[in-house]
Amino acid sequence: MSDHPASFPTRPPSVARARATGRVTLADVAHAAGVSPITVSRALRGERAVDAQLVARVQAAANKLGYVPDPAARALASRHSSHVAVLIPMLSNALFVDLLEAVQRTLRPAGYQTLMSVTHYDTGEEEHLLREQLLHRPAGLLVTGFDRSDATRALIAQSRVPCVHLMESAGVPGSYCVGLSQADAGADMTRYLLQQGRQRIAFAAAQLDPRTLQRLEGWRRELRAAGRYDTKLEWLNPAPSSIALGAQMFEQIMAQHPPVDAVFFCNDDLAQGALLAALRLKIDVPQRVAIAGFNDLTGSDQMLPPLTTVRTPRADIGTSAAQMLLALMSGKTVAQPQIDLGYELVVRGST
Amino acid sequence: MSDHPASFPTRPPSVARARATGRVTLADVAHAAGVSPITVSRALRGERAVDAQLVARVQAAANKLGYVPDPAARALASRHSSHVAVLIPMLSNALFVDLLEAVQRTLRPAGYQTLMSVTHYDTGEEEHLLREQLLHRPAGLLVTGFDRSDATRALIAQSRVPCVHLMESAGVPGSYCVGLSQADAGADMTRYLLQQGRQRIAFAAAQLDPRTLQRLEGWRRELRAAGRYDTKLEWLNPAPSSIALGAQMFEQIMAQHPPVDAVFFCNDDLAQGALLAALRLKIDVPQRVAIAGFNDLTGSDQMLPPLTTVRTPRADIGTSAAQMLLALMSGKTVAQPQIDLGYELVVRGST
DNA sequence: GTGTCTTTGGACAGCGCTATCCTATGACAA
DNA sequence: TTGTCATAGGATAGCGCTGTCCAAAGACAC
Repeated sequence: MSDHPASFPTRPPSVARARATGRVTLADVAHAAGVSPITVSRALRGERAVDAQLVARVQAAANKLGYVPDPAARALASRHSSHVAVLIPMLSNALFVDLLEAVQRTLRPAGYQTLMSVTHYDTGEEEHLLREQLLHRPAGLLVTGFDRSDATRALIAQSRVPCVHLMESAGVPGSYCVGLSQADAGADMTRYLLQQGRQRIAFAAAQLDPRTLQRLEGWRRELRAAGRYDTKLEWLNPAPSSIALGAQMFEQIMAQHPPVDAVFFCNDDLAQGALLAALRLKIDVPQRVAIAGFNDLTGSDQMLPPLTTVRTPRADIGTSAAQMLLALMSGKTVAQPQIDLGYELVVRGST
Repeated sequence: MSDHPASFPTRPPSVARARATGRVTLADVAHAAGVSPITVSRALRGERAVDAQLVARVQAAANKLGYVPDPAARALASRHSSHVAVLIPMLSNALFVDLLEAVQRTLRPAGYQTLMSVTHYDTGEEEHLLREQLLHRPAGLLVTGFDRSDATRALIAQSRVPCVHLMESAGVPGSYCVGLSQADAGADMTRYLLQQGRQRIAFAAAQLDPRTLQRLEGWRRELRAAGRYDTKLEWLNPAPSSIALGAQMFEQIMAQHPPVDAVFFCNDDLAQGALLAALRLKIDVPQRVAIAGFNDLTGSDQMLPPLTTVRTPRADIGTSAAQMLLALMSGKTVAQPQIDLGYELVVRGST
């Protein structure tokens, strides 16, 4: 390619320097292709009209030299990085792992790096993490739900970084989100249990994060409508959700009088723990008590009996949210800013 | 602080610009503190001797203005970012979630961002991801195990980025690693089962990643030493590990003749699936067959019967590896470059 | 032929920070 | 006194790229 003599003053190719730092720069490619650096930049980014032949020549030179743009320089000059910051509450909940995998699978081919931070369901920590992330001038933002501190909300708004909210379907007007109606899902499961003839349906929850509380509201709504609501049916434990905790809560619930004939757990890990506890205690499920979960995590279909649950399309949510973010980041307007991907009642042997 | 008139030419504070971009620069702090930008840089980094009073003045000004350094500019000028790239095989294995959490918890307070990439147990994908990560000039590298392509190894070496290997304890000389001897752990569990009087001990594995194969080697070693090795006892399935697959493999294994009286699964999720399948099939565990797992994942203690397994100190491994990396990144020499954090045989009801 | 507009390539000036060299100052010994 | 150092602050010049303006060239109507 060096047979295209530069007819204008370019910086010397500085092969020595490139070799020293192990990095091929725009200027090197420009020299090889016989054009100016800015033309290389434009040809490679497709940012502005460049002659097709020149583009080909530049790309050939770039490939030959193994040129890859420097993200730091790019971020500094353009004031935009190729990072997308993702704030999720927990990685130990398989739900968010599936979500994150889908997000990465969508963003990476588009040239975006995913920077994941775990908030531990703590709005203070979320604010701190977001502040840190914003320093890196992320190109986009994915956050979980709508429940956060005013300061965090203000940070997001002021940063003017495109932001998509995950897992919930009804946000403030003007916001972008992909998710499902947690309250409706909670209500649907409750209605199903009522239809099965269950009289006293307990709701057992841990962690008590916003989406769990929305499911709780759905449950309350249905029970009240059916005239079967009783405060004693609410079992709320702020500790982190786990199989062991589910077992423990189930034992407590079963010791109560008058007895319940169904327990709706806010997450499958709790319900799995309950099913195992029932086996241990020789409590017949679903005869004596029905058990339902939420999220359809791996293993729920393998339980004994298999667990009735609500399947949430978290992988689709991740993909869809990432696509929406890609559109926003490239300046497009999004036709449908709030997407509800629904859920599916999965009836199995435990009810 | 503006009562310290700049006696030398500084760039004007450009308050308007700062407000426009929402960013306070070094120059702004320099003007406020009445010193030069480079002094602010040094005072804040503690990079070179700066008068204590000046440091105090600079820090006060920085705090007052809310200055935070721009990572992109820093990376460009210094050729080092504050990123640490972490390459792990899978996020759906709880093992790596625990590892990653510990790593983040250690690195973030030290000012490093964790950039996580998932290789899906694919050396080709690992190479691709690493190449991408190296563009960002990471300050450090955490990779899983030692099994990778020569090209990847060369990339790591050439990049001269400090690198710590996770989860294995015996690496090539000169490398840094924190982990445990997977082979010894596999052998120990096997020896324990032999001591319990088990005659035909199957080894059932999925995914067949390097660490699984090391456990397999440990199992082989012990069985051969005891004169009880039989190829038919090896059940190797390259599919991803899961509870459902464990159940399926268990059914196959139990259909075999002559019958086995113990199954050592390479991971707890498989073993959990097997325990559930045994309940379904009414196969008495541990009477008729003993079941053992590996990693002591959450829920294993809740199974019926509770699962005998090997507890791996993955959180400690994450913390320890991150600390080693911090030392390497700050140029210190590490006293013990290869750390073995061991494991613990956890005997429960399933054996 | 002239004027106007569109297209396409380039020059220039930074983005915000740090590596490198340079200078002023004072401490100290000879 | 003079010279030699160590110390601490500053000037300068980029890091590698892109935003912004500018200019040349061709298209087209009149």
